[in-house]
Amino acid sequence: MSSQCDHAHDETGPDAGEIGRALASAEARCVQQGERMTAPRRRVLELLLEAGEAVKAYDLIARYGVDGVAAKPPTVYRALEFLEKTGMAHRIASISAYVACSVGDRAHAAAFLICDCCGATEEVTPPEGEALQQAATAAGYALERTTIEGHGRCPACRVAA
Amino acid sequence: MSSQCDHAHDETGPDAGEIGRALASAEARCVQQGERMTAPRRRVLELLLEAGEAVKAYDLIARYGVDGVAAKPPTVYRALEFLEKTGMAHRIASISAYVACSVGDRAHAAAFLICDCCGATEEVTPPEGEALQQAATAAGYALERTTIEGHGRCPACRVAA
DNA sequence: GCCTAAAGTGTTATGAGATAACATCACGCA
DNA sequence: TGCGTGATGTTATCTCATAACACTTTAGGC
Repeated sequence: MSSQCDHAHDETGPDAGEIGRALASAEARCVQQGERMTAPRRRVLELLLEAGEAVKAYDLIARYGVDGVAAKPPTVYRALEFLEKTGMAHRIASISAYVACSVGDRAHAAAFLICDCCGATEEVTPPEGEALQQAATAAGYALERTTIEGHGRCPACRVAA
Repeated sequence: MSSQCDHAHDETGPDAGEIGRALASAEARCVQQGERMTAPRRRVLELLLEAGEAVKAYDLIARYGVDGVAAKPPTVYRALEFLEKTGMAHRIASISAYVACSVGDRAHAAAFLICDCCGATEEVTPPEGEALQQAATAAGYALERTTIEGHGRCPACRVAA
């Protein structure tokens, strides 16, 4: 994610070991659920984990090939759809971007805090969801999925700005 | 909004009188705030009010001309930006659509319930927002704007389905 | 009234995000 | 080993949104 402001940002993502473990555990959960962790799915998840923040679909497409060759859009979009369905990644609608799930669980509702300055994203389990659920019930709606996203500045960028 | 299901939906929007009153009051508030309610802005707001539900930007573009002549995209997007800034309309990120504000106030946070079946949208003033605000504070984030959207089925479609 | 700066609009072009459609391939299972 | 299902590769296209620049309108100082 490119930054919207002028101060410097740390760019330290997770290290290779962490990514490897996350991939392995994702694969294990996949098998448990009777799903297949195929090459494109693994590769897209790997790219999301490497980034450690929200990534645009077309950035994933560009980075997909190890030799700098881009993927075709459907390859990545299909992988993202799978990862989302199985709860390994989430789409952040307000910025049309995707992020690896940080809670390591199967399909679940999520909420996000997004820093408009450095692009950091923080997944928070939605306390929010309950309030929205109540509003839905009051209005007679049967809720199926939610989009809960807060934009602002992360602690680091509040100080730096 | 086209429907995702097979049962019939009521299509009764607000009547002309209501729309006229809403437009007049929007214009009055506009003047109060030192803003200008120009022709394209009024037209786009009118289209949103007529629809009575979330509308895609390109539907607004297509319907813009009274004689069936489409507008140019920037015309409508600029009007939408203005309407959003002044709190007269909202963008619904999860479906890339726009809706007239139903609370008639100036710029404010909003939350939505969206029926995936008939496209109905209900703006709920977010008691919602507070929970997210708390999560943000706990994480050290300074929150500036929120996106809170719940998808499911409205009362009518729950019965009809 | 007249000039000027700022805000708004019209227009062309293009960038960015996402999916439809269809042929081919790989895997699990009988 | 043959079949059906699910996944992938590929081409094309559709939808959503904005950059850039010339022109016009408007409010306010004089």
